[in-house]
Amino acid sequence: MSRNRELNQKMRDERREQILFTALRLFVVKGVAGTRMRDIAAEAGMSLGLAYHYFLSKEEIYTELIRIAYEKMNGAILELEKMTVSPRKKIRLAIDRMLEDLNAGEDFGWYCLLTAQAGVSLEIPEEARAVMDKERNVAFDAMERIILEGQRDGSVKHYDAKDMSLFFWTAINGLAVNKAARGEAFRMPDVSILARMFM
Amino acid sequence: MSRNRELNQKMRDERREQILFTALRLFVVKGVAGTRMRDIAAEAGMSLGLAYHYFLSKEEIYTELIRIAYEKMNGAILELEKMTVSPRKKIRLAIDRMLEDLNAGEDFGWYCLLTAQAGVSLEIPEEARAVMDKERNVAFDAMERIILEGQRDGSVKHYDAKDMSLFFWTAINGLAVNKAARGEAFRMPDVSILARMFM
DNA sequence: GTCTATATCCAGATAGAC
DNA sequence: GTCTATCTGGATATAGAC
Repeated sequence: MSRNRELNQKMRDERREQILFTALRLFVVKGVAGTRMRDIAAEAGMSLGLAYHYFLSKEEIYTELIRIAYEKMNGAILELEKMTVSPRKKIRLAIDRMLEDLNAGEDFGWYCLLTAQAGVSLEIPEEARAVMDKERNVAFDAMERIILEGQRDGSVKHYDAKDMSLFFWTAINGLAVNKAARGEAFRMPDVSILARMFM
Repeated sequence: MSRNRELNQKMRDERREQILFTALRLFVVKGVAGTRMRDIAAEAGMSLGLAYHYFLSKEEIYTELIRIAYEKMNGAILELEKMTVSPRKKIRLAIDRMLEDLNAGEDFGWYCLLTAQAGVSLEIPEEARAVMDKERNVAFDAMERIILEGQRDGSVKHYDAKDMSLFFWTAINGLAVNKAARGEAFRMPDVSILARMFM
């Protein structure tokens, strides 16, 4: 019955996905404390009991989301760093890709908001805190390295590279916040303004 | 007994201030739903009952804070707009002042975070929502006007003024988030990078 | 004005039937 | 795997003493 095993596993994974997908959005717009497990279960189309069958607690869902958030965000920039194009091109690509993902309404924007809130929050589970402490600087550092490389070959402005990386991520994050706040009314601004900070 | 009347009023005002001051910080770091009235009362140095003597509900405190937040932020930029200096100088002043306030650890940064969260949140009191809908664009519009003025006299870059205003506030907000997240480790970046977006 | 005590409600988590 | 019913703790808001 290996056929059933596989199918069951697939169903399990889908259920987990549904819960995570729903919880991510609810946590962002209602806060973690303001989101009830009932809401998550209902919007994910299952009963409260079933949600608890897949996750031991609300905190576990949250921690898992934080883990995924950093996995995605750090993964994206680290992959980009490894590409064999000029540093200047990498920065351009980074801006384009992040804003594209944001604009497409992908999970990316939601994860941005989740980590932004998590960073400010004092009330997050210990395990999530540990993930954050470990992962928080990865994307900043990667962007800093790209910028330094670009400064060495003279294609990037010679401001402090740490500061520039900070502004880069600050802008991405700020746009995510703005998009979420304005909803349909949001219009992605001209990215060359942003690029001008660097080149 | 007009002397006592005054004194009483002053005490009343101070109590309210204590509550608002405490609640602002707690709402930001724990979320509104995650903040208990007990916490607010305790940290403000009074009993739960007394806190309820000054505010009818947690929602009322929140709404009042949203009101104050926009009052302060919009007030600052509108005042700056009225000054009799060149638009270019106004932008420079805006950047300097906002970052100064942020750096000084004033309420300003906390209010930034509160409104940012409120903008994303779906769970805010109706009255607070009304204030937001009315006030949200004031600062954006004011900055847009200043930029347009600067473009007319040729001292500001000719990107779309709405976009530039968005990036300005986005950056301020992003820095507030970053400062809150990093705490003591936060170091204010070189503001000329930011200025370069505009000039 | 200020406190303690408490009524009331609601949410997290569990038990157990199907 | 999935549901309904329920236990239990804790938070909002109020009552009433000082």
